[in-house]
Order: sequence, then C-alpha cells, then structure tokens
Amino acid sequence: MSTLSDVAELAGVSVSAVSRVLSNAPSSRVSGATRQRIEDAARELDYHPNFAARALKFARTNVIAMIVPDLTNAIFSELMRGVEDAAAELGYMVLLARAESMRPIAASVARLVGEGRVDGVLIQVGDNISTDELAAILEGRVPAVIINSRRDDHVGSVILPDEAGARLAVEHLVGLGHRRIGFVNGLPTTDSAQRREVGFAAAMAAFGLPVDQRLVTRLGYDPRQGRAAMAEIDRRGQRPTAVVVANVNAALGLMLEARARGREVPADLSVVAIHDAWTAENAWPPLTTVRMPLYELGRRSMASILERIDAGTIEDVVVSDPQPALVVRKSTGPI
Amino acid sequence: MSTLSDVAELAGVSVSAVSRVLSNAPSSRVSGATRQRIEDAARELDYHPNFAARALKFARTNVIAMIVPDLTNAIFSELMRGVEDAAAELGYMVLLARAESMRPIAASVARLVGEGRVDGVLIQVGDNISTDELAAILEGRVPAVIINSRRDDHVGSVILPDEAGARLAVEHLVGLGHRRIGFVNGLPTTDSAQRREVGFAAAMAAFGLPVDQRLVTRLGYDPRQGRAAMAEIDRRGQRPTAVVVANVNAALGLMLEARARGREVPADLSVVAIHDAWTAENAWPPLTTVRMPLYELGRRSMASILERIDAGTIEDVVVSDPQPALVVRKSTGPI
DNA sequence: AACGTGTGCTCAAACGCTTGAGCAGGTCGT
DNA sequence: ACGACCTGCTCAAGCGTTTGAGCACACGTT
Repeated sequence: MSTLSDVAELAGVSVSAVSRVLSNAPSSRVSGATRQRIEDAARELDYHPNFAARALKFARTNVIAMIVPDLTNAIFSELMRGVEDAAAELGYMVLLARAESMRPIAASVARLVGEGRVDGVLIQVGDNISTDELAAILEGRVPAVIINSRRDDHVGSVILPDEAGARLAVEHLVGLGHRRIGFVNGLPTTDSAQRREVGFAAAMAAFGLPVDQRLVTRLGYDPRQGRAAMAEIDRRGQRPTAVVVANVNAALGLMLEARARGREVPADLSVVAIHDAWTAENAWPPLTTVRMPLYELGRRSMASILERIDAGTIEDVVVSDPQPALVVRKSTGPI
Repeated sequence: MSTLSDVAELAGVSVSAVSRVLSNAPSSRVSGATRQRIEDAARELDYHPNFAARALKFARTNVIAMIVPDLTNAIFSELMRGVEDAAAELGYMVLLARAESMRPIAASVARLVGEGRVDGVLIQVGDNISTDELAAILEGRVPAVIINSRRDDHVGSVILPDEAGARLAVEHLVGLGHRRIGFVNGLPTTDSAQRREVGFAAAMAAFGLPVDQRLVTRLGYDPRQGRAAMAEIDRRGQRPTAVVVANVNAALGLMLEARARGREVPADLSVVAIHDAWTAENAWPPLTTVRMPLYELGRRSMASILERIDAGTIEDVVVSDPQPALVVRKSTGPI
C-alpha cells in the first residue's frame, strides 16, 4: 500500500500536487507535464487513497450499516440486493450487522455510529423489537432509517404498500369464489402486520364479507409460527376455505401443518402469501404469492438514508413502484 | 461525537493522560484521582474512540470482508452466522460484499484491500468462478481465505468433509435397500462438487455397487438446475430408486420436477441432500439431509483469516467438528 | 546538601490525506 | 519600468489517536 508521498517522491513533486491531481480538484493549476508524471507514478505504484485517512479528514466513511433481525429470512436477500446495488452506485459500502434482540441493536448502533464507523444505519426491524423501543434508542441522534416499519418521528422510514398487498390477496381468493377466508398474521406489535391486517379487513369489507376472528391468528412470520397458526385455527374447530398468510415463510409452515392434518392444498384450503421468494416457487404446491417491491424497498432505503445524511431530510416513504403483483401458482384454486 | 481532547478539557488534563487511562495502558502511571476524573468526563461526554483515527494510526481496521456469490443460498446464512459470531468475539466486524462474477470480485478485493478498508477477505466461491482464476487475482498479496474450496497455494482455505458427507448419504440409502442410486452434483469445475463425487464413488465402491454414469448429472447447485437434473435423468430413460443430491437447494428443485413427472417421493424415488437448511424441514416431503458443520465452517474461516493476518500463517483446514450427521426426514424410504 | 529514583503528568511527532495560504517567476497593461 | 495578475507549484495545519521522551516535583538515601 503506497501513499501519497511515495507517489510524490517518485514523481519529484510535493504531496499536495499529487493530491490535487489524483483527486482532480477544480483549482488544480498543474502543468500537463507534471500531471502526466504524477499519473504515471501513481499507476506504477498502484496507488489507492487510504480509506482511514480520508475518513478521518472528512469525518465521513461512506459506509452505512444494515441491521437485520436474521439472515435466514428469504425476504432479506432481495432487500439486501437493492440496498447494495444502490450503495454501489452512490459510492457507498454496506456493513452488515445481525441483531437478534433489542439490546444488541442498541449496543451495535451506539458503537457503529459512536465510533464513526458508519455514516448512518438502515434498520430492518423484525418481530423482535417494537418501533417505539427503537426510536427511544436512536433518539434522533443517529442518522437512521427504519425499513418496513413506520414511525412518524425523528427517524425516517420506508415501507411497502402492505394494505394494497393484502387487498390483492383477498381479491384473488374472492375471485375464486372463497368467502370463509382466514388471515394468518405476524405479531400484532409489528407495524407491517398491522397494516396488512388493515388491508385485509378493508378488502373483506369491500366485498361485504365478514372477518371472522376465529379465522385470524397473529403468531408471527416464521415457518414454525405458520404451523402453529394452522394448528390453532384447527383447534378452534374452524375450517376456512382459504387463508391469506402475511409472510411466505409462515405460509410454508402452514402448508406443511395443513398436510399433516390431512388437508390438501389447494383442494381443501387455498393459500396465498404476501411476499414472493425463491422458496415459494420451489414449495409444494408452488405457492401463490403477492410479490412486493423488495428490491426497490432496498434501493429506496439507501437513497433515503443518504438524503438524511447529506441534507438532514427525514422522510417517510411508501415504495409502490412497481405495484404489488399477484403471482398465481398452484396453492390457490376455486372453492 | 466527542473527542479525546473534549474529554481532556473537561477533566482538566492532557489528551495523552486521557488516552492512556481510557485504553488502560500498562504503563499508565496516573493517580487514582485523575483517573476517576477522566473516567467521569468520558462517561459524561459519551466518548467513543474514533474508528478512522485508530485505523490510520495502527494501519488496521479490524474489519474483514466476506465475499459471497449470492445471498439467496440458504447455506449462506448459517455460514455467515458463524463468521459473525467469531468476528464479534474477536473484536472484528464483517463487511459483506456480493460478487456475481469474477470481475467484480477482482475489483472489489483490490479496492477493499488497496484502500485499507479491510484487513483481509473471506471468499466463498460459488459455481461462478474457478479457484485457479481466484488465486491468480489474489496472487498472495492480499490476506485471503477461500471458503469451501481448496487451493494448496499462496492462499489459505477452509473446507468441509465433503467426502464423508456424501458417504453418509450413500450409507443411509444402501441401508434402506437401494442399489440403483443416482448422484446429482454441482458443476464439475466446483471444488466441493469434485470432493462430493469422490465421496459418493468411494462409498458406492465400498458397498460393491457400480456407479452408473447415466444416473449422474453435474448441472449445478441451484433449484433450477436440480429440476434440470431430474429431467435429464428421465430423458436418459433412467429410473434410479434413490438419488444423492449434492445440495439442498438443488434437491428442492429435483423433488418438484420428480412430482411434475408423476414420481412420488419417497415411494418412487428416495432423495437425500447434502447440507441442511430451514428450507429442508419445510419442504414437502420434509427433506432428509446430511447436516454439515456450516456454522463451524464460518467460525473457523474467521479464525483462519486472523491467523493469516496476525501471524502470516497460511493453512488449509477441514472442519469436521461436529461430524457430518444424517438428518432423517420423510424424503427417503425403503425400496 | 547533593543525588538518585519514582511518580504523575505533558509535549510533540506520526499515521495519510486535504486545502487555504503563500511564494517565485513570468506575462501583460499602462 | 513598474505594479497587477496569472501560472505552477510548495508549506503547513489539522482531522483524532497513540506513545516514546521529557519535565517538575517529592521522597528517601548517603
């Protein structure tokens, strides 16, 4: 790793000259000849500006942290792809941090920002932490954007059109003739779960269908909790002809449990999940889903945190381009 | 973000005193009283040592980069968990970089290390790049460890006991009475695929069973390629009673295609895959797998890169603790 | 009284980079 | 012929840390 002064020495000029040439400053005022010598020297020594030195000088690292509840979630990879692509285009890098519970989140965020390792944080909250707690932790002191959870506060957010997604799922099922439709949701404390439930209820109401609370569970987004939801609905002695599941992962578990209980999908039970992932098309039966713009969610989040950092703007965004779209596979059928 | 001199001012001492106290240097020689004042001041100002300044001083960032072919792979999350846990314990952070093809790998590694952003890189190679190419890129100049691919060269590696894993799968199937056993492998250029095939062949030989090349495909590790493998074996007019699939993801696709072709798993075809993941237990039928120590692979990789950085040691490690273990679910049955 | 020896601090340089200020020499206008 | 101005550079400070060297004072010894 060669430094500016190595290059300066080789080119026979001062470090300032080299710095100005290599970062082609507007007011460089360097002759063509020296410019050439400097560029040659830099190339010969394979010069790369030292990251730490620039970070120290500018109090800017061009790194943002992405904090996620778990890596297992099939949704994460698509989201992350969006974040990374946008970051790359804007000259940023992404530091990934996993945080299972709230305490590590508080600790990591404090360290990351306190030490000046990152310029800002992107936080994808899961079931594990409420938005209120989170906001309390951040207290608006650190540039942060919350993904998938809204918070009209001193911290920005970017979310998906969850109501619309849920509505699409209901419309599909109703179109197939279903009327006894269940809803398998995430934890009721989760912001996105709340919005999806609102969307579900609104869509049902629009069709003049009642929401039977015995067909509604709020156990969580994971496969295991999807299984539990199926078991719970069964235990209540209920037989919906179709269910909207708020998350692909939960839907996978739910289908498994349905089968274990002798119920065929879609013959006995139609299943449509919100969020699409590669696991959906490789499930059996291949899962009908509502594809949400996760990639764009990632991109938009990155844009939003940079806005926050550069301009101080705090915004709450809903990413609805492209619109949520129904992906019909084999897990839904006519009644 | 307060600095050392802020603390020094508040405590009424010099920055050096503060530095020595807060990094509790062995030769501090500070009175109890000033030590107390300094610590109080630091707490009051919520002082955190600036990362960039330390990095500049020590030419060390305590960050390592993890480069992966794609985030979608269910295997990745377990591996990453191991890497992160080990990193956290050792005071390191992980910078995640995705790299679809070779060129970005070369570019990112060069930048990351050249700019001194990271102290070393962990590279999980996929089907997309050969180990030879990779080694050429690195040329031993950057501290790197390759995961899942061996390379007895100027670059370290840490891999899994792939032969043993494949053997376990074969033993399970033979124990169930199968004799016409197929092998659905990753691309033949992939190092791990080669080892798994060696293990498969050796195990078959140990049982006195022939390896019928018409039952062997080498199409890739992805679900899509698993589907293609099933189709290909069918096209060859072959009917194995069981297959060993070199990767869970491919196995999922293969089961889907088998069903599409009217073959029941496990009644008509037993399927066992190498690598366990949450997708395996949520598949239908739940997939029998050979669980490999992926978490430990991650941990060991982190340990290995730090060895490389600190001591310069270049090692080639096989992670076999815990041993590969058969996880019997519902995709395999007696003939 | 002079001297060594701790003790408890401070000084200042260095890590690699950026950037406002300054300086020598040439060119131009009057 | 003399100031004004441009051109092409260099100087030096500063970002926040660490750390060897140094300094003032107190204490115990001869």
